[in-house]
Amino acid sequence: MAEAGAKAGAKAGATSPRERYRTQVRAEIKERAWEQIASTGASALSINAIAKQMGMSGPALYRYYAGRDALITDLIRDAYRSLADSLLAASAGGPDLAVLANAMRAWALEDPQRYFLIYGTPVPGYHAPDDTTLISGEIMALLLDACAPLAADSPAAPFDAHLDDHREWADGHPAPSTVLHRALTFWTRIHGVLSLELAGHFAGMGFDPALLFADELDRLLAP
Amino acid sequence: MAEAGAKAGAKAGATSPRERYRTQVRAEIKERAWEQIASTGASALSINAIAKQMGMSGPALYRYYAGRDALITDLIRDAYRSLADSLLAASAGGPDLAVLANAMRAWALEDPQRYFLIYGTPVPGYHAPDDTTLISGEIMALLLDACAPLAADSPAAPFDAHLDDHREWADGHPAPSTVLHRALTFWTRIHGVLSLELAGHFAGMGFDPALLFADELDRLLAP
DNA sequence: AGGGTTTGTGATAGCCTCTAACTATATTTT
DNA sequence: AAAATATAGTTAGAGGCTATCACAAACCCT
Repeated sequence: MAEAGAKAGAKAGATSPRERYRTQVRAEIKERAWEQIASTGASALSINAIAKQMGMSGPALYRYYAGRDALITDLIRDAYRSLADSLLAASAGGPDLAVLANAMRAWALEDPQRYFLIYGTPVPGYHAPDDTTLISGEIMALLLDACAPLAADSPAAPFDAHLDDHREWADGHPAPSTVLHRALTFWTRIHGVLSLELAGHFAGMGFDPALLFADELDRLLAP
Repeated sequence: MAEAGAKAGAKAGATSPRERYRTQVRAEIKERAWEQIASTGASALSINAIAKQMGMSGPALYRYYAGRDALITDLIRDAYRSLADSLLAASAGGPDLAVLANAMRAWALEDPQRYFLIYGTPVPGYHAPDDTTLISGEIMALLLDACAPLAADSPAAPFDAHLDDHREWADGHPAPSTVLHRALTFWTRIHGVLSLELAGHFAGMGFDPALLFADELDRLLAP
C-alpha cells in the first residue's frame, strides 16, 4: 500500500533492484515502527525490537536508518504528510471548515499516538526537519482557504492589528488579518478539545467528547 | 522551598530521625528529577543518573522509590498539586476567570515540561493514580466557581442538555449546565493555545503568543 | 551495649543504542 | 566471464539504562 510518489515516469527502470529492495525494507521498518508506536508510544520505540521482529539481528537496521532519531524524524515527516493529505482530500469538495475539522478529528482518532508525534510533548533537544514546516505551511494554506469565505462578521480584535504586522507565516496568502486570526483560532481550539480527548482527560467525566467537539466546531463556524 | 503540608501537628516529635532523613532524601531525589525533566524531558529521566548525581550508586535509589514509574507518578502528583495550589492562590481574591487563566499560563511557562507531565502525550500503558483525579477535581471546582458569575448570557447550546445528563464530574457543584459548559470550554481553549505555544508550534510564526492567549481569553470572557 | 531495622554496596541479568571488524552476496566494470 | 567494488548482513563489544539480589555497614531503639 501507499506506493505514492514512486513511479519514475518514462524510464521505468530508473530504480535499480537494489534500491527497490532498499526502499521496501525501509517501508517495512516504518510499518513495524508505527505498530510499535501505536501500542506503546513513541518513547518506547526500539530499533532492536523492530529488527528482531523482521528476522534480522540488531545492528542491521543501521544500514537503513542512521539511528533511532533518524527513524523517528522520518515517521514525523510521514505523519505530517498523512495529515496534510487527509485534509487535502477533505478539501477536495471545496473549502469547508466543518469538513476540515471532522477530517482532522477522524485522522487523529485513527492513531492517537501519530497525532501526538506531531502535536504532543516536545522533546527538549529535538528540532523537526525543515520540510515539516513546509508541510505544515500546506496545512495552514488549506485552513486559510477554508476560513476566507466566512470572514468579516466579527469585530476586528486588537490582536488582528498585531497579526497584520506578522503575517509571514501565512506565506503570501491574500486573506485579511481577521481571516488569519480565525485560522489560528480554529487551530488552537480544535487542538484543545482534540488533544485532551486523545490524552484521555475526559475519560472519567461521562459526557461524549464527540459532542463537545461538535459544539466547539459550531461556535467556531458561527461566532 | 515548598515545604508545604509537612508539619505534623501537635506531637512535633512524631517524625523519627530516620524518617526525617528519608523524606529529605526523597525530596532531593525529586529536586534532581525536576531539573532533569526540565532540561531533557520526562522520557529521558534516569534513576541511575540521579543516584550518581547524589553521590550514591545506582540501586540505592530503589530504597526510596519502587522504580522509575513510581518516581514519575510522584512527580505527576506533585505537579498536579502545584498547579492546584497556584490556581488556589490566584483565586484568593475571589473567583476571576482572567486571573485564573493568567495564573495557569504563568505556571505553565515556569516549567513547560511540568505542564506536559500532566497534559502532554500520554504513555499508553500508564494510568494516573486516583488521588490526581481528586486534585483535578479541586481545579475543576475552582474553575466552576469562576465561571458561575458570568453565566447565562449565551444561548443554551444543544450540548448543554447533554451535559445536564452527565454532570458527575462537577461533583455536586450547583452550577447550571451552561456554566459547566463554560468551564469545559475554558479548559479546552486555554489548553489549546497554551500547549501549542509551549510545544513551540508558534515559534517560527512571528506573532506574540501572549497576545494570542490574551485575545482568546478576552473572547472567553465576553462571548 | 546488643539486636533488629534500614541504608547503601557490588554483582548480575536483561534490555537498549550504536560502533567496529568481518563475511557473504550482489552489482558493476574490465 | 572474471575481477573489482559496493552493499547487506553477521557477531562482538562498549557503554547506557532498569531492576533484583545477597551482603556489609550504619543506625535507632530498647
